[in-house]
Amino acid sequence: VPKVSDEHLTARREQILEGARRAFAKHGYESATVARLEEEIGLSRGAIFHYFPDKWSLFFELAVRDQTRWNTLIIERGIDDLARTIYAENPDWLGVYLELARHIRTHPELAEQLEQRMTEEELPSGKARLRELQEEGALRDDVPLDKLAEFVNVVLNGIVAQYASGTELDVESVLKLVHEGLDPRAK
Amino acid sequence: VPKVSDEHLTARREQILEGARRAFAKHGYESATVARLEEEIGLSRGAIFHYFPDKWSLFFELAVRDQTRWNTLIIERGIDDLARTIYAENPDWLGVYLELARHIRTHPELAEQLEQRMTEEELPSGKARLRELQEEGALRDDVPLDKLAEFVNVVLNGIVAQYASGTELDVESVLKLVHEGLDPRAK
Amino acid sequence: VPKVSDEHLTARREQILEGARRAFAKHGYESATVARLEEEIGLSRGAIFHYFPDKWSLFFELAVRDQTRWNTLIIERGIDDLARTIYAENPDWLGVYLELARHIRTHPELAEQLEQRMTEEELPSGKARLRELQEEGALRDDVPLDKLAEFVNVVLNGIVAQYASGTELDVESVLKLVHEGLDPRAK
Amino acid sequence: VPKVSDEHLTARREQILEGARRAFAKHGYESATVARLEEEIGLSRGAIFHYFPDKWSLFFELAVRDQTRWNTLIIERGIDDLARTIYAENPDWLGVYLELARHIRTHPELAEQLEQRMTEEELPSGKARLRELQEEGALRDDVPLDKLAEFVNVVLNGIVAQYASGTELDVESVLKLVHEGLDPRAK
DNA sequence: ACTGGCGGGACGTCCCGTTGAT
DNA sequence: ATCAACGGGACGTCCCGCCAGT
Repeated sequence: VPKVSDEHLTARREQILEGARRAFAKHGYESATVARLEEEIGLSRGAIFHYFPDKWSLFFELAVRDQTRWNTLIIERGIDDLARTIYAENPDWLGVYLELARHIRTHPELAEQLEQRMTEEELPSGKARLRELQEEGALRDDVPLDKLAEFVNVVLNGIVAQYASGTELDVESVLKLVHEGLDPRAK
Repeated sequence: VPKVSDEHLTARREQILEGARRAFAKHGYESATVARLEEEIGLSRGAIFHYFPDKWSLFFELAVRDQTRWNTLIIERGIDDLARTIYAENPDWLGVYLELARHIRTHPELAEQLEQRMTEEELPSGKARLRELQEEGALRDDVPLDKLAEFVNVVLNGIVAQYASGTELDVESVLKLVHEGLDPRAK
Repeated sequence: VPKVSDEHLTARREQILEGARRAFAKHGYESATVARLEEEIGLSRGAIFHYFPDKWSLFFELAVRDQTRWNTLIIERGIDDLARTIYAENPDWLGVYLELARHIRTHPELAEQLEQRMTEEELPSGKARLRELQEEGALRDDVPLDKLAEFVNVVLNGIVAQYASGTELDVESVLKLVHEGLDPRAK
Repeated sequence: VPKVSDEHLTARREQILEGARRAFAKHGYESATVARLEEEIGLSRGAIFHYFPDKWSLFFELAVRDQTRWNTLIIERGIDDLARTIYAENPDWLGVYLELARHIRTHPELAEQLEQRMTEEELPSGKARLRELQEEGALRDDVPLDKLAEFVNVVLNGIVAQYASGTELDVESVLKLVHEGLDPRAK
């Protein structure tokens, strides 16, 4: 028997998640102590741990959200829009986000946890989107699709890493160079 | 008058540094506790902190070494060799290395510390190398050098990030696509 | 909205303070390790440092309390009562208390910290009391008040130091001599 | 078979002791780390611990020296000279010296260690000197000698404590008051 | 005689998450 | 639902003294 409305509950969850994102961005995962989370969120430990079992779950939820959002974006809007969206992100948060991979490697049990969450979201493959583009003639076909996808991933990761390291970036010119390497019509 | 030979001393430093690199790679910076450093290095706290003032100095030294090595490499051997070298690196370590940027952002005093250390090493700019390539005709000249450098950085960072995230990579095909975007003769 | 009563909170503070006083008296400041504080207080580190930011604050609070108590005492009841009160103190604690001066000298920032705290307590000067006594004719007026105050301070400090060093003392006879003087020819 | 002359040996001991005294005065006993002792003394740990078994022995030796020096002084030159000598001492060192009593109380085994050392020095009693003064008529005889001695000790300890606390002092006027007395009605 | 590499222990601090109270 | 008192563990740092080496 919930005492408050579902809207209130989800609103609280959002409040907590957004505060947590700010705190993580500002201090990094390990230095975002629960005290600092409290401060940024505006709720006490008790409330926070009432909605999330522990600190890691907060970070994990945020990471999963990014992942699904970006995944959706590349499928529905293409590489360029994703790149621009990433660049619109808080670079501090991107820096923290990069730690996800390390945490997963360090704690192998997280891998399956992530796997499970991502399949729950039922995300179609980004590669299918690439195949479409290739068939439309917007993508060169003298290179296997796998390699093209790999290249795209490298560039996107590069944008994340570069921007996260604090260096300003001219995304458009990077994207132009990517297209000229990929798109036969771009010459 | 040191009581042991200089060889011994530098050997110890290397032993500590290499052990620390393994420990950082295995656990990440924060989770590489001093106890784990001891274990991986094979020396006691006393010994370790006799050679380095604190844990951060260990990480910092390793990061500076990478930076100078990579810097030298791109100048003397070019982008491809650097990309291959990075890919030959321990991906776990690369993951930790990515945190450097975040630490610097979180602790601004580290920025100048790094700056100072890097200028001490007196490294010539990698951009000069790019200009040479452009003059040799190996690099397109219809795009400003700055943009080309930015693109190269993105790709290199991308390789770091991608590989650090645990995904295997066909570096050669990525490099091929990079060249086709950059090198007018490659078409 | 506190979850326990204010009485409980202040009681806890007192419990911690009194336990700390015992621990300091028993072992001295530096040797009163946090483990020993826990033992003497009967609460965990977590609890103790929930009420006080660090170990020094505990000592500092105790010292300030003594200082204000003694200051009040000399003003309201006079030198003799203060001397007797000091003598009723735990000599071990007095020993630790003497270290305060050294800590202040070693860490100059503590001086202003103490200054600030003492002015917050708004204590009237003990010297004013001496002036009253002088006007009442209970104090010789052929010697400047400053010198008399200095002498009184020396004697009081002497009682602290003497008693803290473990030597029993006949305070009354000391006080008598203070009042009368030593040298028969001075009469 | 000593390799160096006895002069050299005792000179080294003195060098170590004086450096240690400075270090203790500057930092206090616990904060005078061995590293700081090395710095102030100008010798390495090895040398220091070659002459003294541990850090405490250094402090203890210094304290014993003071004690015997002051003891001799009061017997041979009287209270006033002792008071002036104490006042000529480094107040920082006096502050550290005050810790002796606490250490002895905290570590009872030190009591007998000190006892033994002091009797080795074969010091005649200071009280005998007081008796002489009394017989000469320089000391009132309407108060038991014990009480007079106690008072003197309190004043001397007071000078130590007062000066050690960093407060400047007019020793002469204090001594004058000691000699004369406080209360005009007592004349 | 003197150096300093090194072991290993203990310290104060901080931090996460539980729990009982409101 | 929310709070904050509290436990208890682990962290990085520092420090003393031993002893192998010169």
